[in-house]
Amino acid sequence: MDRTNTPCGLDVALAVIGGKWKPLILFHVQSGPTRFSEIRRRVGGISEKVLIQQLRALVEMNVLLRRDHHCVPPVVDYALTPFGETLVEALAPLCEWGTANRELVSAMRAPSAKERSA
Amino acid sequence: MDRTNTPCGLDVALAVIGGKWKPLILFHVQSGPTRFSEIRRRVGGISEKVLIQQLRALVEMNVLLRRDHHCVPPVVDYALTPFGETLVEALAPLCEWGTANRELVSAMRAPSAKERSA
DNA sequence: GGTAGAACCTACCAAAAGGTAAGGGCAAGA
DNA sequence: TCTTGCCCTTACCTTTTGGTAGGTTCTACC
Repeated sequence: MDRTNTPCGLDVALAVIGGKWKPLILFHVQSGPTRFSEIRRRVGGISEKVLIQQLRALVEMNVLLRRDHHCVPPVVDYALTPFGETLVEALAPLCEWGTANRELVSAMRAPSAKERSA
Repeated sequence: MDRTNTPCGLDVALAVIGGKWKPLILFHVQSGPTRFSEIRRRVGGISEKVLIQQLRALVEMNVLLRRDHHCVPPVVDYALTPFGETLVEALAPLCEWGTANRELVSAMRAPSAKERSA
């Protein structure tokens, strides 16, 4: 499924930030280097397995940098790369759009509550 | 899986444009009202079933407007709603980012080609 | 000694998304 | 009459994704 070969750049971006948790991870990491367990706590509701998967993918894409402090017990943190920062910048308007339209969208996605009771 | 209840607006946006084909559909429809069969041809590689699914979802979200010309054989076209237009505007930077970084990203996603031949 | 917490990994499972193949009603064209 | 194109629908299957439950290595704390 190569999504990097179309006329629309959105597919490229989606290939990078697609997935249930990646945008959220980026959101919580943009404030600075963040430890694994801290990300887990901030994101909330994500399993360790999935968090690691997403983190690894982001690192592979050169969006995040993984820093292992080689000590025991382990200390690892993740930070945006310069490339990752260009991505979160490009993401900003969409993020604002989402924030501005959250209620609208969630209302459209769950009209069933009223409909069912009617 | 309600993704409209997080502090990050990206989740809202992803709830709307998530899916393999939605961004591409939006891309091909933004030039004006487009017929079903025309979208299918432009997008290329999508099955009718899936195209309809995505189109329906987009219509439900009020991003697209479906216009049925009630004639036989059927004529139907899809156009951006004003709401949909605000979305594609918010999407533009990300689209540019993707276009600018397509090669970079696809190189990262498929480094195996060179590695295998080496 | 037992437990907790750090940052993972491994199997196994379930749900969602996507894809294939077929059909359907109708009209225009061969 | 037969086919083609239009805009879908349905049933079924595969792939992808996400989730659960366990384990690991090590230290620090009670």
